[in-house]
Amino acid sequence: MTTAAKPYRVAARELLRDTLLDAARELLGDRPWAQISMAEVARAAGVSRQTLYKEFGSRDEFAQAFVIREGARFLDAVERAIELHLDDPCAAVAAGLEVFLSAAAEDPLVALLLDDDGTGGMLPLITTQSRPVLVWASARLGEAMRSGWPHASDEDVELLADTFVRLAISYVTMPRDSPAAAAAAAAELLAPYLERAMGQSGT
Amino acid sequence: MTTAAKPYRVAARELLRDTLLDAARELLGDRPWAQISMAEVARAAGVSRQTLYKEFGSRDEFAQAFVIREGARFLDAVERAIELHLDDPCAAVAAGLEVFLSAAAEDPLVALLLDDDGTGGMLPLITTQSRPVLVWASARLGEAMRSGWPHASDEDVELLADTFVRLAISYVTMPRDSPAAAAAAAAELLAPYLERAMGQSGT
DNA sequence: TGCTTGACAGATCTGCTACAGTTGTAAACT
DNA sequence: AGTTTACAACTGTAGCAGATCTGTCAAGCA
Repeated sequence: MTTAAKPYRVAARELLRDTLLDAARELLGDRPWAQISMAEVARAAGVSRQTLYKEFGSRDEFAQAFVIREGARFLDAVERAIELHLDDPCAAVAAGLEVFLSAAAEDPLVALLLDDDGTGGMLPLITTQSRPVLVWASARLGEAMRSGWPHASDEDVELLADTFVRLAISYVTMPRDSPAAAAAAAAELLAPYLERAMGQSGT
Repeated sequence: MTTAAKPYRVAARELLRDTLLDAARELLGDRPWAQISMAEVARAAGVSRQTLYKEFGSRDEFAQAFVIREGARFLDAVERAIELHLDDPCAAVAAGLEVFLSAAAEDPLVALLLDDDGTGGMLPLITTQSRPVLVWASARLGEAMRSGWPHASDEDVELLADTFVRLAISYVTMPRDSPAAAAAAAAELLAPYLERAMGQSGT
């Protein structure tokens, strides 16, 4: 019991968070974020407003968590794409970026997010105030790369992940010709670096 | 006379544009862009409002031109830095990016621009609606690189310039530790590509 | 001809008021 | 634990009058 007590509380916590964030996503289907109150989110999740505030400190933190959670869906796909090309880092980066850009281009939530200019929207969270998202995504991606290519240096991985995320955000907010073209271009640019850093330099 | 007539008109046009854009910059010293009217800009430049509208089609186009003109100041410095390292493309990129980021970090106008969240500000012009700025800066930078490193392929130059600009914007809107660190990191990442593309591969 | 001036409709912004709603926190309740 | 209820402070809304601004005219002046 005591050993199972903690996992349960963790699971319950995650369930709560997921339920709330899912409710927010549903509400975002027909209203911009600025016009959705915390009370609505709580009600849609079948939870009291205070439980929401207890879990996420404030409205802004909730928005932050939401963006990161949605980003996690994309990042999952990216990591999967990378794991399919562990033998070829260059192809891995190209595939990962293309998966990400394609998914983002099709996602209606991303579209909503991007023309959500005014204050109170979520757009600043991926432009001017995107540090949390950047460090989170970069860390998560770096982790995946590190485990996939163990003999790459930490500095190389960190730099690569950071740049990958920055370019991904850049391509989403100001698209190039097509997701595939953008991914191919970025991959071509990174290829020489990847060969040097990730290649069989472990000798 | 006939030969000098055209250059004069061009010069007069540029003088007019410069005067207007300079007036706008001065006004931006103590007020955000959203609170500056076209009439004020014209008056500050000693020109009628209609002349302003004749030269720049609309308020938005004027803002666009302003951002590009200010960006040109930075880009001049970047090109100068690059020209000092024509023998070493990697050092050139590092120096160029560092010059840009340092100048941007110190410039009060950039600071104003970055916390200018609301609609009507100029911030979208370098985030979600930055295509014009991006293509302009990328083209100008590509031109400089092409003349500095003639035996680099057009594709390489274009890709490099595009990525340079995207990363520069990214570092400005979400800074890394320091301008120097960001420039060094990006340069390190691009180094292998540069060596392959810009190096003495003309053989 | 090139620039300025004056005028214009339509839209937008201001200031103001009052009122409803929301945020964030703290209590008491189950 | 999680839910309710309550609360002060802040923020958004609605209405409305008036000013201001945008974008585009035609007329006037060098």
